[in-house]
Amino acid sequence: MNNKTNDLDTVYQRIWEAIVAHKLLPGTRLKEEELSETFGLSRGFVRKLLLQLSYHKLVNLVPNSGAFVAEPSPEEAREIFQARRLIEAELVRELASKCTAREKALLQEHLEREHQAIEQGQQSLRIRLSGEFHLLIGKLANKPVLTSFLHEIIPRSSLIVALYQGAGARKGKTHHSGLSCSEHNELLDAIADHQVERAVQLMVDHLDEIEAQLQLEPAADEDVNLKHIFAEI
Amino acid sequence: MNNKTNDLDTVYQRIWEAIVAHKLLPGTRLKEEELSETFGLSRGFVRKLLLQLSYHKLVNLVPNSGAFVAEPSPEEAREIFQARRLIEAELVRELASKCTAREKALLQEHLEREHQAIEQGQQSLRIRLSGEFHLLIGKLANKPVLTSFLHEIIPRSSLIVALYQGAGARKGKTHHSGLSCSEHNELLDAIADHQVERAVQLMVDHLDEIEAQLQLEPAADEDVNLKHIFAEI
DNA sequence: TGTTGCGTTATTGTTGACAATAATGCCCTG
DNA sequence: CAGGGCATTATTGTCAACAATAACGCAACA
Repeated sequence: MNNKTNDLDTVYQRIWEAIVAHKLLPGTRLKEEELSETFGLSRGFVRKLLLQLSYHKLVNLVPNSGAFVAEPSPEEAREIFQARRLIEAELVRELASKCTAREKALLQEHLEREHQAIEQGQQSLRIRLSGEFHLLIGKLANKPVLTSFLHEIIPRSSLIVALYQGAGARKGKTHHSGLSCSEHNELLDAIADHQVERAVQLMVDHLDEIEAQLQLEPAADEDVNLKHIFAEI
Repeated sequence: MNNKTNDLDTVYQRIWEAIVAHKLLPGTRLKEEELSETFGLSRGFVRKLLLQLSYHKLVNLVPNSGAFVAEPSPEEAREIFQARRLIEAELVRELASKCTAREKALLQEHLEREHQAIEQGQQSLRIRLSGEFHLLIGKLANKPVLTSFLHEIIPRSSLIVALYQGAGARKGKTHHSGLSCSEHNELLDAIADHQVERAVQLMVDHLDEIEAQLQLEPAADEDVNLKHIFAEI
């Protein structure tokens, strides 16, 4: 058992990527012992891991029953994006007001990596970096509280996009990737130029854009697990 | 050991009240075994408890060192209130748009209890109820995500008020209590009457009012710190 | 044939003992 | 007497065995 808290984060990320890449479908049960063997962690650590995942609502922790990868409802999805618009507009407003050259450089550097991931077709890396761009804005805005909220919903956001993008991908996801990245670029320019209200508007539009690409009709899912529905947290 | 998850919540609340009532001063170390004996919980449960408290930033969990009751900085305090204004304005907007008679009744009922707590001088109960009023708004607005954010910062808010109100209480805290409650009343009326923008404004003003009563000068807490450092238990 | 009850198995929850680490105090030395 | 290193103690972190619980299959019966 070669585990420090370090490894725990690594495993967390691997599971996250598996969920977002649809290798682990919503509703899938994650058995403690199974994870324990797979990653060479003790059951205690697996427990912590599942707890963290459940805090971020990536898995559903049902007492005395098990952990299941989450299946965010369309309503949840909409509220997530509402919350993101609210919080990220504020963060962008803050950052655009006082963005320094150094901060601009950090954002640019990040966008560069994002761009590379797209070119090299590393889809799950790209998704992660895209989320981290938004987190970086929060961090640079120096608003730990609002940023911590983002930390909670951006992974969920990724799951939501993965879940609901399939139907809406008329133009293919490569298009979406490029779009997202170019929007990030535009946003960065506005922030660095201290065009506060324009930056805010770009962020809101960007999030609207992502949400609009989703297929959020409530009727879609039929055979949801009844266990989940009636399970009291 | 007579504990279910139920008890865990109870103990959580007792500790929360102790912190808010300044029976546990910021910086105080919470030893696992001590808590374990005090509340008749196993150390494992105490661990979970501390983890929860640390998620809500009421205690600071330092690896291999211990758990210490948190001491929010003035900057943190300001950001907390900024976040609350942002989120609660939105929640009020939602609720005021679609508040039913039943929801009005629930809010009124809650305010009634708040009023009783004030009259009977139950200070810590009053503080808790005041926080729960805000949470109730979020719940009735039917916005679980935003409300979960509130759940994270309202307890912290209470701690902040407890920490920084002392100096700002020129008019005494009974005044503040009454003020807060009457503001809640006004707010309720606006919500129930679907006066959306007025309700939003009242909420923002209400939060501003609370923040304004705090003594958040950064220099001030040096003095406070010394008191805490030399205070045994 | 469908369903209820029971026994078995699989999985999660809890605990107490042990390991790792940090805090404390002591002694030894310059 | 001050300071640094070592031994002791106190506290947190981890694990593995055990208990509690829920899922499952089977059989008996209507």
